[in-house]
Amino acid sequence: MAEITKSYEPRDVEKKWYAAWTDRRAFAGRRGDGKEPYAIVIPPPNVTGVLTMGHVLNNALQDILVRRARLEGKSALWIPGTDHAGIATQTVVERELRKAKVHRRDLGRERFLEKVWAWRKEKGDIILEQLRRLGASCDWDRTHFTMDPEYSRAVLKAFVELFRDGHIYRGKRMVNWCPASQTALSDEEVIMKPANGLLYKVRYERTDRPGVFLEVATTRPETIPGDVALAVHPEDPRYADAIGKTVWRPLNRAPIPVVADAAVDREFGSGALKITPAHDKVDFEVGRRHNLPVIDVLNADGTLNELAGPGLAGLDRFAGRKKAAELLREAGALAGEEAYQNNVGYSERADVPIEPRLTWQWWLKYPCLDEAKQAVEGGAIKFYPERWSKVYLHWLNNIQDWCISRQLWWGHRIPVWYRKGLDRERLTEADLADPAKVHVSLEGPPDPANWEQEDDVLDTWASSWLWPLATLGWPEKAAMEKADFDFFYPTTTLVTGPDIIFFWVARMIMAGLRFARPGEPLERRIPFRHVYFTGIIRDAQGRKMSKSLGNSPDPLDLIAKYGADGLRLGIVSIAPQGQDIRFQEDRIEGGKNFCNKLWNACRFRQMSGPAGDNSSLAAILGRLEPEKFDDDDEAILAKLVQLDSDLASSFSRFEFSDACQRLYGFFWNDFCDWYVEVSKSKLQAEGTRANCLAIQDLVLRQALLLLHPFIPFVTEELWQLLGYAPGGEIIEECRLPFAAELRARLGRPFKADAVEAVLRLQQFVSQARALKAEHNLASKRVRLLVTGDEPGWAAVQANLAKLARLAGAEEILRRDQVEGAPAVVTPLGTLHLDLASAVDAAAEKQRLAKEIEKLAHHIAATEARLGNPAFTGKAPPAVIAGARQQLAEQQAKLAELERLRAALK
RNA sequence: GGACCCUUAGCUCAGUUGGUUAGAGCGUUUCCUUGACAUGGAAAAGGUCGCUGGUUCGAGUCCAGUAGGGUCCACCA
Repeated sequence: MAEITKSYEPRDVEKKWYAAWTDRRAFAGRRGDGKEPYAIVIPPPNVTGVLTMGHVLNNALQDILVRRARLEGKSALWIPGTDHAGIATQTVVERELRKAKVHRRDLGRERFLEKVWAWRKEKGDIILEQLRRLGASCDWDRTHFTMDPEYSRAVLKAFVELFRDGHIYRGKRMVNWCPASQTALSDEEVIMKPANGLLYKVRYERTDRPGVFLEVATTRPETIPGDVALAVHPEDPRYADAIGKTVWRPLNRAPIPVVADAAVDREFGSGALKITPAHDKVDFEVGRRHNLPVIDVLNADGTLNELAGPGLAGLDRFAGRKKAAELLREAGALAGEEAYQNNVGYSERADVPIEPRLTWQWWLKYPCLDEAKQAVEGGAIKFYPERWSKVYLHWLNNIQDWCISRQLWWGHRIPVWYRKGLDRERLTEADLADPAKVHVSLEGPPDPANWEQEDDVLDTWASSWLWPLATLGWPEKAAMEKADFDFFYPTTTLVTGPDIIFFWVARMIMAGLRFARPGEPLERRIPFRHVYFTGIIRDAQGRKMSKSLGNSPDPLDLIAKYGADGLRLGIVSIAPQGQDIRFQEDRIEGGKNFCNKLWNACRFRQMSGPAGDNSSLAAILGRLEPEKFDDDDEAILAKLVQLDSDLASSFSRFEFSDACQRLYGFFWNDFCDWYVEVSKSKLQAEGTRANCLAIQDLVLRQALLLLHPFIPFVTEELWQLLGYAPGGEIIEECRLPFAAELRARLGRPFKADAVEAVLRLQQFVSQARALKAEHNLASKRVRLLVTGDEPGWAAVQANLAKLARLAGAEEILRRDQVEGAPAVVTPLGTLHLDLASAVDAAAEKQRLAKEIEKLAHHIAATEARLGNPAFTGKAPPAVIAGARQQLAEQQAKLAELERLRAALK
């Protein structure tokens, strides 16, 4: 067995074990006989993305869950993969091409796609490599990509089925248009941002009454050439006489009607509204109600077209805005302008203001809406934290049809073919339903020469919403069998961010309900049972991490500095449930330090002698000598069993940071700070040595198992170095449960008050140290004198060697009485420093007085409580008894402190 | 406008169904290389739990209101 070095060096260990794990195919998810399935699908990162801190948190948590499931003996499967990320990827490639002064249209669709595939080959899947560095135990043989042929088939199959259901239709409607990417966007891809602009007051002159004006406020004067009417509220007396009349449109001068519409807010501005149906959603509706024409003055790229008129045509919309204001001013139509803040919709990806634009698009009426609500309301799918279900339900209750077509090339091309010669701008519903004119299928028309395929591709989310289905082989029967769809679906847990509840989570639920196991109960069709929402990682100032701010550390740098385990433990330990996370590097350092602590505790064990072949669970249990257990032995095992069940409870509630804290506290405080220290005495005595080593082995072995999901590399290394795998197994081939076997081995319950007894010993030691520190003797070996009752002294005597060692005493002696020495009152008696002569009596008196005062204060409070008949009358007996006991203890301690003070000269 | 979350030690956060003297990590101060670990050990200082009421024998915890911070949804030109 190799010797454990002085400190843990992660680099080589991580490399070695990741290779070993994959060589053994340790992460392969297989149907296990009689085993419970446990499946997670990774939220697929963008194929050309790189690892961020958000990924680290998210994937560390998934890995923890999957590894724990394996240790629990489940058939665990974690499916990895990447998303083609339509707009994001296409934009990146286009930007690259632009460097060479090439536009995608210069290349044409096919050659452009070749470029994207080349890019994907070059830059793709880096993130999957990075996940391996983190230790992610994905089943890599099952890696999927949303543009793979099989996956694409699933996407198109879903489209065709939904089309045949009547859930998909083509319609000319107002969409969110991104002038930068030049595609439609779904509502979810639009982000409202406050913008500082100007509110222009524009005068429209009555055609029938020259010199009389209607004033309108607008933030977008460049759209005035697209005005087709003014609208006022039907009951607004100020404008009653204008309704039905016409006014002059001040740019591209033409008469336009004044209409009455209840959509107008009388309170806002002048109470009159300009109607520009081509460039505003509300206006479009108004226009429709009044049969008004639509004048679109913008090009797809956001520049003004010839309909905007000379002077504006050709300008970008923002330049056009300024120019329009100028033109209005020259024409005397500008009554004023003021600074104004309003909300403007921005394209999530391109970060430019979107334009409402009237275009032909493909829309999806969401399937299985009611069931999607019911799944979460009824608890078939549980959200953690639960409150996100409210957000989810609110969205479902206000849902709008989903614009699923994108005017991009990188994506799944919509499986619709139009008969050649058909005017797509004028297709009616009847045409769409006519297979002679429009063909919809996976295979395409049998006579392709007569047809033209739809140019648009599908929204990326219209492929990733099938992720849990398609990664398990849907819809092909053979593929589903191969992937064990039947065994692993529904998956167990989804770990993701709340920012994609609408984009992804809700849509996956609907897709699952619609496509999985038709006809079967809801519980069998949902894609997952638990959804754990992580917090969003922010920097120390609370800002979102972003490339442009440069406040996002590179996880790989952190791995280099602190090890993958340190990074994982650090980040998970600060991830409270449902709260955003402020990233602090010192927590990562803490993770690393813990790994080193673990390393050294194991090193200490190794230095105490090899366990040899006696290191399996059964062998260790066999080496225990329960008849020799003292309170420390009992207590550490009782705490280990408690930890085990506490962790199970933390896991069941997805309280990861809580689990970290329990592991940390047990291992560092209970085991290292106390048990290992008392071991140093036990190991010296032949009578206690073997049992102590067995207990250390049991604790270390179990601690490694419990810690392994969090810090897989260092635990695997130590597992091997300490020889806990006599058959050469890797740690995940071993099993977590131990408590039942331990109980069976003991054949009796743990000693009831052992934990309390140890607490008293700890207080004795701690107070002795404090007393020494108080008198500047912390590093000196001193003689301690104990006065007090017999049971206390018996406990001291029974643990004499340990206590002397931990308190730093050369000896601890019983005395009937000690006069004038500095002292503290401990649960095991009053402890005196044997130093009477050297002590400053006045200072010591002052110290005691302070302590007495504090205690007296508490006694008064307790007495008051017990003296209150309302309390004694109404509080539960246990609480009253507790208070009485407390009072008695406090009073006894007070008396002792008073005595000590009086004894000082 | 609607919904949700947060406010506890210098900092970041725990505090389960109300019940002893409110905890942890980091930071700070002092001391210590004692047979694993200075990536360590010991001790200490530090909080009237945002504010105001209420319920209760008892409130950090429950209720109402209020201030500040944040997130999401909707959006008036």
